[in-house]
Amino acid sequence: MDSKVCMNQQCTSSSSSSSIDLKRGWPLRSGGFATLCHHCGIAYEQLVFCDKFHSNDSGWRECTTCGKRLHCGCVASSSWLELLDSGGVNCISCSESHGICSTLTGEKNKDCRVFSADDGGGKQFTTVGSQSNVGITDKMKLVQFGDDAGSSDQSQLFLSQTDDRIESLGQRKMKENFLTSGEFGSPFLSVLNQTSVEAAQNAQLNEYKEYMPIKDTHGSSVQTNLTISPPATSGDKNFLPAVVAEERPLNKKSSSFSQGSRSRHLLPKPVKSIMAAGLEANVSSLTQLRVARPPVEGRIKNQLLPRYWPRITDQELRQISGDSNSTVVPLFEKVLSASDAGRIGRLVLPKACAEAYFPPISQPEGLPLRIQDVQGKEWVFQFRFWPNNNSRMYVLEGVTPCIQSMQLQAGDTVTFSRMDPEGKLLMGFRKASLMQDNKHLSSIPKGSFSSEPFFLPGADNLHSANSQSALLDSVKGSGVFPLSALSKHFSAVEFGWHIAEMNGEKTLDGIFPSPMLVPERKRSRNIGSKSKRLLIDSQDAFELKLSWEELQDMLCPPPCVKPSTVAIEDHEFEEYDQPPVFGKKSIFTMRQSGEQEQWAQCDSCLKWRRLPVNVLLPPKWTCQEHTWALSRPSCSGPEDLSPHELESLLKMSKELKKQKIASGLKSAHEHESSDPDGLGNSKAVRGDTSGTSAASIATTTKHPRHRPGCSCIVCIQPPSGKGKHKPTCTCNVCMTVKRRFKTLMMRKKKRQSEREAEIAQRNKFDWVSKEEAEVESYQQLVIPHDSLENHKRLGSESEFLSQSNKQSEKLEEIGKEQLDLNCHPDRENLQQSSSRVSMVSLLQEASLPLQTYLKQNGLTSLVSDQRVSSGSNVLLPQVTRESELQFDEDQCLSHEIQEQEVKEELSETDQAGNDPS
DNA sequence: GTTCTGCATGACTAA
DNA sequence: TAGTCATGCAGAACC
Repeated sequence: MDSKVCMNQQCTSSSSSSSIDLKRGWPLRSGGFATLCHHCGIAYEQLVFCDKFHSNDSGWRECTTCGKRLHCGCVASSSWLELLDSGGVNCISCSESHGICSTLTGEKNKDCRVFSADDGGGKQFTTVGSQSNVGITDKMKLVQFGDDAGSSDQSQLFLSQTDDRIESLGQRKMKENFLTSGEFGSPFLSVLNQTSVEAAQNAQLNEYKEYMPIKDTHGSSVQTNLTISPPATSGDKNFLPAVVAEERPLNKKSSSFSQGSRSRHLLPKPVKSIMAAGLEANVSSLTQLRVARPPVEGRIKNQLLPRYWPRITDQELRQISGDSNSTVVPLFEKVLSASDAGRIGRLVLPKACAEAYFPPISQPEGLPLRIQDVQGKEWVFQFRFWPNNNSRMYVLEGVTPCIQSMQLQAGDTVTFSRMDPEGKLLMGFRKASLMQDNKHLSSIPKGSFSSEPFFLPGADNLHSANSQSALLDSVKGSGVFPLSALSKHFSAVEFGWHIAEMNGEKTLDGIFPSPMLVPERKRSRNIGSKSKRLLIDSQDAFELKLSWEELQDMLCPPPCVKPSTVAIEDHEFEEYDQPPVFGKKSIFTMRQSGEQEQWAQCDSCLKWRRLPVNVLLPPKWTCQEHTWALSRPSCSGPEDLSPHELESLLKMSKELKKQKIASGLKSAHEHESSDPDGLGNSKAVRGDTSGTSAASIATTTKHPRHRPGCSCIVCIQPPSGKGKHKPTCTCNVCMTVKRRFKTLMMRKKKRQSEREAEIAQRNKFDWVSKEEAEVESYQQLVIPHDSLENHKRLGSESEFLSQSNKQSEKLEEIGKEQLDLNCHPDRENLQQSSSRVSMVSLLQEASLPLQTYLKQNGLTSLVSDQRVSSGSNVLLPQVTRESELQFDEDQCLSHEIQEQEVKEELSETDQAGNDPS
């Protein structure tokens, strides 16, 4: 906590005059930021957004009964407080003495309470607390603040809660929610004022028309106040919040306290709630309110975090259940994380939810779980867990098909419900909204937000205008109304905002498409909010990629800098002394006459202007900077292109871009095989428009336009740049270039050596060919058949092997029979290792005199053999891969005997074969 | 080489 | 500070 001075001048905290711990602050409507000390902060919790009570002393008053001084109806301990509907306050001790609010003393299931107060500044608020039938003691208050001037648009609807756990819960809620409210700031308030609040009022109030309005007894100017209370009907798991409408006298001071009046607000167990007189009925809108429904089962009432509370409208519930007699019980929901929506197919389940609503599992393997989706399709997931520390981590496995079927992405929400009494599990989903951050919210005009769509079969109008303005989350079952429901409901992530005036695909910021028009487009993410983890889905990544490609289009070489060309391996690199700069994207066209043109769009009026080809535009460019035209057009002037021309221009641009991407991909693909390092891509991306028609768009023939995949020094240079690159420079760019160059040179050397090897082999082939046959026949005696096959697979060797194929085959059979009996136990390994011999070593070996080679390899018997046969036409081979095998001479002794026989046979065969020639 | 699987780690949050 | 959960990672399995 900060250590500042509480801005509440009359803070009753003993330390208020000095540095004290401050609670969170809140934005003031008038601007600025208010903070209260921990002491007063509790009061603040109960009067969230009351922007007056801390700005003057009018919020101070005395307890009607005992005269205890209270600040704005709230004092250090909220349990002191009772806000009287007549406009005053009571400290809690007095309230208790009246025996009204038994809930504050810990009794349960007996009461509800209605608080109302006038802060003296003309603001009124009325609260109703209620006890849920499931034993949750949280109270809720719907607080509406009026205004002295009676301006209804200043009214606000707020929700807070009081209960005997207010200290802990309230603080927690405040933490959770006020961050959001703080993020929203004043614009949030103003947005709420007229739109959501009023609509929500209407919606809520009209839903509960059966409740009788509480009439003002003072007869003065009245203002409608809302009271919302959680229905407490036992067993009704899907009830909706009760709303109490009151007409309260304005400008009533605390003197008008009326204890008796409180009794009027004691709600009966509300099957339904009260409707305000004079308010228009609009039941349907209420049913579309996104309801945050706390756990319906007491066993996890204090375990399930609000973020998992299902937010589902009554209408959705009805549609799920259809006409059947089944009751749909929303269980929980979860916003899909990146890993949930990823290809792994594992959906991490909140532990509390899994243990509460899914069958108990004792083994990590878990059990299959049948869950029906919104289309009625039944999926079977494996519900299991992993031990995690001393806990468990529950997952649903095999969700990928389902996720894909629903086209869900990270950030979207899946909801789990149960259909009673069958107990069937249902799975729904809700798409995340459009907006990404609160920046957008702050600029949203009134009445311009909508709720996120919930995808259910037959849910045809869940995105109605009424629901757009729906504010109130309501309470189900337990009666815990989370403050979070308010703030979260308006969080960018969960609320689909769009500009009402959006025209076509033009959206809030001109970039993002409307979710209404392109529902599958941009999804909001938790970027920079709760988690530092960046949730980014494939769509985002795709757009990011596109952006990068577009960015490449915008990369221009630095102006006034001439590149120096560096040639590496037939590839020319343009090296700039300066990093690339960002220029405005433009389109190049070529007329029939061959004249090139450049077109750019004014950032101000969005009109297209013709420019000289060689002009490099700044990132932001307007018509006023169109200094090249004789008649300098202004933004008010007509566009240089007719709509038809513009359309064809953009069309051609798009096509060209596609072609370029395709060619880039193709080029990249080609270079993967021939130029894995990507060098030379610049050729393919250098704006080659030769394939396009004469009238098509042409990129400049100069290099300035770097296309995707361009690997020139400009494009691989980071935007920040490093200035000049000296030979000793070790920056990433230079190191990359050096590395590429090194790789390239190594590749070249390798190719060269391979070529030389081939040539050398060809040269040797003539005089070796005959000997090869003998070698092969010899090898057949000493190596297994499969090794020969491997040998055959080797390219160059197979060529001359085919020359002696017949002999080989013949000897192969001989060899097979003999090899089985005499092979070396480790021969296979030896042969395998021998197969890794390089061509270079082969050539080296080949250059050795045969006798030396044989000696080196322990083939002494063959040395003598060679001597013996030297008089004949038969020459022993000088080199083979297999001859590199290092045999143990003793072990090969028997082979040598056999070899001798075979060679004699071979020489005979060979002589016979050579005779005709 | 890719996908699957089980677990570990660390960020985040509630208490 | 402990619990939860998103995600990374290594080894296994599979193609």
